[in-house]
Amino acid sequence: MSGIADVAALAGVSKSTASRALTGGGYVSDGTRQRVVDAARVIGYVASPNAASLVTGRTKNVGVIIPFVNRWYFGEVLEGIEDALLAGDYDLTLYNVRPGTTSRERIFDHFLARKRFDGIITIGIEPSPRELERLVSLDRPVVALGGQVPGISSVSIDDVAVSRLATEHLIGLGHSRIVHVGGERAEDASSSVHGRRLAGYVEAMEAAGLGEHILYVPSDMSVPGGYAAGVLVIGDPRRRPTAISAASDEVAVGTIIAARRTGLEVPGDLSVVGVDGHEYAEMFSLTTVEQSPRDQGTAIVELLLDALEGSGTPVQVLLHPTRLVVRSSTSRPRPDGATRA
Amino acid sequence: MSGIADVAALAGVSKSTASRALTGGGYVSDGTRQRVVDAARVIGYVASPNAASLVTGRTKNVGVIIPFVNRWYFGEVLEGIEDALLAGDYDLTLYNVRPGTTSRERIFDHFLARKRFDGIITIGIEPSPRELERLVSLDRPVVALGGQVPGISSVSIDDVAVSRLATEHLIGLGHSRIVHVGGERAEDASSSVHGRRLAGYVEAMEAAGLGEHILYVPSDMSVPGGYAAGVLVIGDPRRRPTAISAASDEVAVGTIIAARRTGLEVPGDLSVVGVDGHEYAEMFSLTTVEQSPRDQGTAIVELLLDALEGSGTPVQVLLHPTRLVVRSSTSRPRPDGATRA
DNA sequence: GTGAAAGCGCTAACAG
DNA sequence: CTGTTAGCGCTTTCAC
Repeated sequence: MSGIADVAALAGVSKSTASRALTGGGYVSDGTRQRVVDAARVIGYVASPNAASLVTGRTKNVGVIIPFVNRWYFGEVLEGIEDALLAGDYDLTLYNVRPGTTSRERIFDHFLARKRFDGIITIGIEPSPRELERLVSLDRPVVALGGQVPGISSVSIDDVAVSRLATEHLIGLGHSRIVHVGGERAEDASSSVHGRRLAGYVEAMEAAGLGEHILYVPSDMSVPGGYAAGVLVIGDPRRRPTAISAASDEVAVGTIIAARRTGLEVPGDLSVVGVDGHEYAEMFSLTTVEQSPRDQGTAIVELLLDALEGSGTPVQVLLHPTRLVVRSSTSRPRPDGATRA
Repeated sequence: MSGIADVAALAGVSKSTASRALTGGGYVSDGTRQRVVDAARVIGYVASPNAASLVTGRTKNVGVIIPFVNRWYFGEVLEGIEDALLAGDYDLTLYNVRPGTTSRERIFDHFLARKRFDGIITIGIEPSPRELERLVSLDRPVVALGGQVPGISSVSIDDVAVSRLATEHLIGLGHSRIVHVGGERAEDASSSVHGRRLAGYVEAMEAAGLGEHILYVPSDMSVPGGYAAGVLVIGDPRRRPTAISAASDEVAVGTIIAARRTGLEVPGDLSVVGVDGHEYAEMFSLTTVEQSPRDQGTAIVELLLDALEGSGTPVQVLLHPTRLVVRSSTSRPRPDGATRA
């Protein structure tokens, strides 16, 4: 329960000098500073951030708005962000706006309005106009990871390019009957990850003159989702492809599990490529486009801290690098063109 | 930027009356209260929690100390906790003390000392004596989920019983060559989840007179971990079992993937049972002991809010219910007693 | 039932 | 370089 007054008393200086010595504000002689710092350490003093922020207006805290915690990409990003924030001496307040929950509205209207943070990081959030207005009204820097918003700095990957690359890899191996698993109706194309990755697949197919083979099956961005879609795709022999371009690694893994369970060989009967760089990718020898979410977490924090502490930086839109990692879940299609099972 | 003074002015009362009307403190006439509440809504007033906590000492914020975000059990628990806290009008500050990170010490020594919270929830943390001392010195209620600490209220499952139950299920089917995947050396028995689940397996084996068959293979509590261990167990024909009792569903899933990849049938050649109630369990038809982590999150929040708001409750140690869910990943051992592959 | 005044723990002017 | 003074936005005695 020791306050700065105790530190000051022990060091034999005034509260303000103690404050300056500890926060590094104005001029303090080296000797005095040392005595104050020592005194603080002796009684284990840690400033109350509440009191401090009341006067400075800064909280040393960042709000993170995230739709899921328990999906690989999001969990990974969150851990990356937490690490980077700790390094910058910031606390992290979590706002979990799981879709389909009534709490989303409450978070935007009530919890965010408390302004417990110096800035906000949104992850994979496509805010509605009303939500965007709320965000802006907070009068704090906002940065976005994945899903850019006009006027807001962001880090994201080129979802279209990533999926195009994945599909091109399969085309390059000689596949033509390639199904995309994960897409949604094309109208949403640019507004969702699903849609953009579908668009990349379509682009690659059309560019290769395979437009007639375009086919996509919707799926949740999860292993069970990919499994269900995989069962569908594989179950129908008439449209069973020789390759699958999945919207994410989780989806890809799900389809591989479904395929192997059906007795198909992966690769051989079926080649699968995913997107993400998921921790399961290696176990499944999954060919994938890595996007290193943890690094993205670090990058987005950097952007926010820049806005918070740096000299007025303009809006930045960063494209995070990705790379195709080829593993043995993809191969040339079988010469006879027929599946084994 | 509107403060309570603006609300008071608009309602035609003093700041103190406005405060009472909004926080429900002392006596306010119904008419006045209504006018104040209306005024607050009109200008979109939300009290600054910083200023409020400076005087009340309460922050309406809870700290959550968690080792992982991106493991299924932990992610699920975290989402459950977040939901429950929001319902109670609390914010959640995340402290991610990933093992093997240098930040763990920093969190205990520095970040927690800021006391930005009214209470703390630890998840699967076995605090060292020094850490425990830190925790206690915060002078705030602490509750623990999984891994009880003397003097601290907790919610947990009976890890020993759970694993015993899983193993007994296999024994009941007629298996005797049952390997446990996930355990650690027995000396740690009671101090870690790994150890306790190993102990449950051992208990069941010994009780059934199968002591000579006791065998365990260490593994990370993850799918890749279970996969690696599975490869090991299956690869050695001499000690290849007819059944596996896994320390968790992630481990179980990993071993199933390894087994199927090797050409073994699950069930048939191999029966596998896990623990957790993982979202993949259904996809793999995995027999498992469900422990519903999300509900545990709700339960632990309830315990903390009790300590925070309720009438001085004594230390409570709650055992969360679990149940065996039998699915078709387990069956009687093959009559001939030999594996197919 | 309501208002005036004090003060939570800290930092930021402003003198000296 | 250091101490004194004021005040961040709110809740809470304490009079009225």
